[in-house]
Parts: sequence; structure tokens; C-alpha cells
Amino acid sequence: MGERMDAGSAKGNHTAMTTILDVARAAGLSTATVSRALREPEKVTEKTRAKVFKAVEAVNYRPNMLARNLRTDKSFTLLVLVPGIANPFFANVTAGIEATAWKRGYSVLLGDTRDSPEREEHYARLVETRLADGVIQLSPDYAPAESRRQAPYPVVHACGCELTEAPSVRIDNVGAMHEVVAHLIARGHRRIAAISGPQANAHAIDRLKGYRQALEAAGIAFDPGLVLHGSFRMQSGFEAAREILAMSPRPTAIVSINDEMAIGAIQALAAQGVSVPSDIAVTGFDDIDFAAHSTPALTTVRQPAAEMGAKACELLIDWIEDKARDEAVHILPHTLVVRESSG
Amino acid sequence: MGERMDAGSAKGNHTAMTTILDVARAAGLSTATVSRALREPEKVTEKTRAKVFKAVEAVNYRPNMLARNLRTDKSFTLLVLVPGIANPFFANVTAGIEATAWKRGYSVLLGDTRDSPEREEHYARLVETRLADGVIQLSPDYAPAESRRQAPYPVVHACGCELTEAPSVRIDNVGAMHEVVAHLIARGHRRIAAISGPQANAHAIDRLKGYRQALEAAGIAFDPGLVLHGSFRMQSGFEAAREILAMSPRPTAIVSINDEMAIGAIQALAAQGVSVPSDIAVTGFDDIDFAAHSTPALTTVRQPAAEMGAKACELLIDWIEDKARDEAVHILPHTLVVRESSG
DNA sequence: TCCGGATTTGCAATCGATTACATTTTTTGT
DNA sequence: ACAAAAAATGTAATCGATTGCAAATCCGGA
Repeated sequence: MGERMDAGSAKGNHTAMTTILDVARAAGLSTATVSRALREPEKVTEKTRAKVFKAVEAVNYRPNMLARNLRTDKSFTLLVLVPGIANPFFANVTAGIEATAWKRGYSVLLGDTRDSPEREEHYARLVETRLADGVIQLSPDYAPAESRRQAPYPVVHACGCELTEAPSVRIDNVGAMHEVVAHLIARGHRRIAAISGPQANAHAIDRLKGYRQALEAAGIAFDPGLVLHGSFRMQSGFEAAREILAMSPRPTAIVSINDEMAIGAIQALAAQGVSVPSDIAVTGFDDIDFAAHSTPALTTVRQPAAEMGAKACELLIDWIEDKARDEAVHILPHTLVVRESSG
Repeated sequence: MGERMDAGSAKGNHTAMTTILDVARAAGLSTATVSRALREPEKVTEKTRAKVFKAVEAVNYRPNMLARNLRTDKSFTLLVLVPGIANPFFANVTAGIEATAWKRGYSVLLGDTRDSPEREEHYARLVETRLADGVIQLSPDYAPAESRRQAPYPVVHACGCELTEAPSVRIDNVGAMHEVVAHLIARGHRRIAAISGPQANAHAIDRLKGYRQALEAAGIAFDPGLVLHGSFRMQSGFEAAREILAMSPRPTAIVSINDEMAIGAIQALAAQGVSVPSDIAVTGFDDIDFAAHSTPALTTVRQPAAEMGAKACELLIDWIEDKARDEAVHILPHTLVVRESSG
């Protein structure tokens, strides 16, 4: 007589699906009317609307999105291509995207490309299979912009570079790094090492450009020997700092193109007994949460990560929904945040 | 005579969709055969297979997943519920999930709940609308486990607590924190403050339990006055540390239930001229990347974040695919990582 | 009360792929 | 070489919601 406890049995698990037809029957209406009552309530009588809602409750109806998506050829899903979700800056951009997507009724598919062209290619396919209505890219294109222009679906960049075409969102990377370096120069530094990124990385290129511009503006000769190429990871900042310590004459300041490498560098310096900022000043870029809480607190450039994601998301959805494609490049304001590490 | 450059015109943008019927015609076969050639190639002649592949190329066919999903009532999508994607630990778990999902042919829908019941509720709906085949939760339930048991769809926990039911993945939070505290006691500390989390947080509860057990095992009386409740954010670790500094007698060590608050605490101590670890030892929990690179480097417990995500993902997909539900709680190994901050 | 127009509702086709079942083709065994 | 079994292919129904069009209902005005 024991009751059957098969809450756990796989699959059969799903409560028998109730369809719009069940609702229609329960309400004594046609499926068409039910559909309209739910999607365009104003097209339906007060009375029927009530009947439908009651029936929906009664049979515990949940519309089958798969069916709706097929019929309408829309998935209400956005594909977010992230080079690495574990990177705090990208995680914040993604959070901004997700929040906005939620507000506008969209879901977010997460595609972590790990800088692998294979994975990127695969994810691109997802859009072509109608699983997503559009794409938000967080890394600027490797290839020249032209190659992407042809994408047969809406693509928006949330963290563009100088070459990124519209619609897209970015900050003025060149100008920002210019400010950072100018700030150090103003404090008397003239020999400033740079921890950059991979040679071909678009953000690295932009920021390095700002670095050179600032030096030039101050009449300081650019010395390629002072530029090291890291991988954006802390470890590579750590290693770069050791190389910098070995230089002679020793630089008095280090600019890093992101916060993580700056933090790695600070650790390397501390390990060698070099004091920051009194012996060497260090700056980062991005203003991730840890920047404010590192020891010493890191001077850096704040990028409005969440806002960038949010804006990109708005642009994409507007595009998808045909409120015309926004042909602008949105440059959001950055802020030089001066903290302890720059003296 | 100018060519029409309307690469940008919204919507119409999508290349005319080619369907399986187009392929069938191009190959001189029926849609059924084409479908089989693509999905169960072994059920079809070598020759037809070739014809189909050629035709697919010729018309540049991409199967419409929306149609497939509807027909098969599967979405090959997993919903990942994260309390906050900006939290590095959760980001790493998510990366592990995504990698595994990718391997097994699933996509990841990102649901950032921000600890809001409303959002959690909303996302739960998504599964009921067939938009996802199952759910991976990264935060243990707030409510007693029973409430969830009834979920009519597969749910797996990636970061469970002691009460989390199977199938799920977790570490031994109690044991891990016990080790941390025992480690400090072995170094001579007897007055150890704790920075915990919100009162009702499951992880906080488990870890605090370990803290008490270790004290008890060493014959040290538990002093509730030494336990502060934070929010997992760095700022709250910072504030907690200031409170701790005001205690008298002053604790000689601080255990935090996550790395971020520990880092916040270290900053507060540094700001007050209190040296870590010589004046006060500090420990964290999680071993996020920043722990190894903070100054001083943080003693902490390594949780295999990516593996936890990967394992949870495997469990969920196995369940979904009916390879029987795994009724086990998988407890992955943790590691006490001793670095500078504990002396 | 009755008519014309506006509004509400219903019928049935549709989205594109999958699949049960029927039919045709190939293979196997003798 | 032939029948029977096996394999390959085709036909058409199906998944569940949406929507063009037709039918029914409602409303106000004469």
C-alpha cells in the first residue's frame, strides 16, 4: 500500500506538459483567442481575458517557448562572447549585459571563447541556427574589421577599440592611457616601463598608443626596451616586474594595461623589497574591485564595465527589434582614479 | 548604377533561411533521408550521405534548432543560476560548467540571481517553458532542502552545503575551515576572530561550524563576540577588520570565510599600520587567483572551482539524458594552501 | 427593429525538423 | 535465380504556439 515515491525518476519527471489547447478547452475558447489574450490582451474582451487567466491558473499552463520561437523565428536570446568569464572586468561587463537583457525580456547565452578561434566559430554557428537573435562580443576583432562586417546577423561590441565599427561601445583607450602616463610624468617620472599585452591585441595596441603619445607630448623619447608583453594574467605581470627590476637604469614607474598584471607586478616588487610607490610607482587599468583593495591601493583607470555591457545590450536589442540600427560608436567616459600606488 | 550597399539594414539582414527541404531538393532526396543522414549517418548509404553533405554545402544549410528543439522537446541548454557572476569564485565555477557543457554539446544560459528571489523565480520559469533542460545552482538553497525537492525538472548543485541533497557537488566546508583554524592554533594563536557571512548563508554556517569544532578540539572556548557577519564583499571585510582592531584583548588572527573579505581586511590592517602576519595573521577561503598575488600572499583553502562546475555539469547532463540520476553527493577534495598571511 | 460597420472569436495553415509507418531497394541464403 | 529478410528511403503526421482570413457577435443610429 506504500505510495509510490518517484519524485526522482528521471525524465518522466516532467509534469505532463499542458498546452495552449488545454487552456482553450478549460476556458471554452479557441487556441487563437487564448494566444491573443496572453500576447495582446487589449485585442480581447475583458471577460475572455478573465476566463483565460483563470484557465491558465487552473491547468497551470506555461507557454512552450520552443514552439513560440519556431513560429516567430525569434529566440529572445543573446549570445555573449567572452574571452574569459573568469576575468573580473569581463565578468562585470557580462553582469551589465545580463541585467539589461533581463529588463528587456531576453536571456543570455554565455560563450566563453578562451581566445580559441574554433570555439568562436562554433558559437557563431549558434546564431545561424536561430538559437540566438544576435551577438555581443567583448573582445575586439583579431582580424581586420572588414571580415566581420559581413556577419549575417546583428553583432555589437561592448569593449571596442579604435578600429571597431558601429554599432559598438568602448572607452577612449588611447586618451585614458595618455592621462595615466601624463599623471606619472607630472609626478616627476621620466623613465616609465609598460606592461602591455599580446602584440596583436587591440586593446594593448590602443593603450600603448596612448602611452607613446603622452611621452611624446612631454618630450620624452620612446624606448621600445621599456615595453614588455604580457598575457593579461597576474603571473605575467609578476614576471614582467622582475625583468623591469633588472633594467638599468631602473625605471621609476610601471604602467600596466590592466589591473591584474599591475597587481602581479606589485607582488613581485614587494617580494624583492622594492617599495611601491616610493621606489617604483605602478598603475593599472580597468579598476576592478581588487584594485581599490590591493596593498597599496592601485592607481588605475575606471572603465564603466557594467554600463558598457548595458549599453551594448541596448544597442543590440534595438537593432534586433528593428528600431533601426544605431550607426554610432558610443564612447563612454572613463576616470583616472589616483590611489596610493602612484605616489 | 550604384550597387545597393545595405549590409546594415536591420532584420532583412538575415540571409534567406535555407531549410532542410532545400537540401532535400538539391540532393534529390526526401527530407526524412536528409535528416537521417545528418543525425544518424550510419542509417544511411555511403552514397546518399555524400550527396547530402554536398547539398548541405551547396545551399549553405544550417539546421534550425528552434524546429528541432520543438520537435524533440529538448533545448540542449542548461540554466546556470549564479548569485553574482562578478564574484571570481563563481565565475570560475561557471567557466568549468561552460567548458563541460560545450564538450557535451550543450549551451549555457546565464542567470544572475543577485540573491533576488524574484529573479530566481523568473529563471525557474524559463525551465518550465522548455527553454532549458535543467538547472545548475551555485548557491545552496536558502529555504530548507525540502522545498526544492519537488522541482519538476532536473536541478543540480555545484557548490552545496551540508544539507544539500543529491545529486550535487561540494567540498567539505566544515572540515576545511577546521583545518584552517587548527593551522592557526598550531602556530600559537588562541584568540581568533572570524569574519563570517550573512547569518542564514549556508556556506557561512558550515564554515563557522568548522571554526567552532576546531576551537573545541583545542580546548578553546567559543566566544561569539569574535564572530562578525559580512557580506562576502571586500568592503565588508575591510569594515570587519576595523572592528576587530578595536577589540580588547586584540585577536592575533582572523579567519575569513572567503578571500575577498580577507583581502579587504588585510587592506584595513595595513592602513592602520598593523602588519600581517606578524601582528595579526589572516586567512581566506576559496583560493581565487588574487589570493596568491595579494600582499602578503593569502593563506586560504583551495576549492577546485572549475572541477566543481564541471562535475555538476556532468551530473546534470547525465540526468537529463536519462543515464539514471546519480544519487550521490560528490565531495571534492580541498587543499589548505599556506602562504605568507598566516605567518 | 433592423442594418452596416467595428470588434471579437474561431478555423486552419504555418514555422522546420523529426519520426512512425509504409514502401522500395538491397542483401542473404539456398 | 528466387524468396525472405534486412536495409534504405519516402510519405505524411507531429511538436505547440501564432496568425491571416473568415465567421460571428456586438454596437449605435435611423
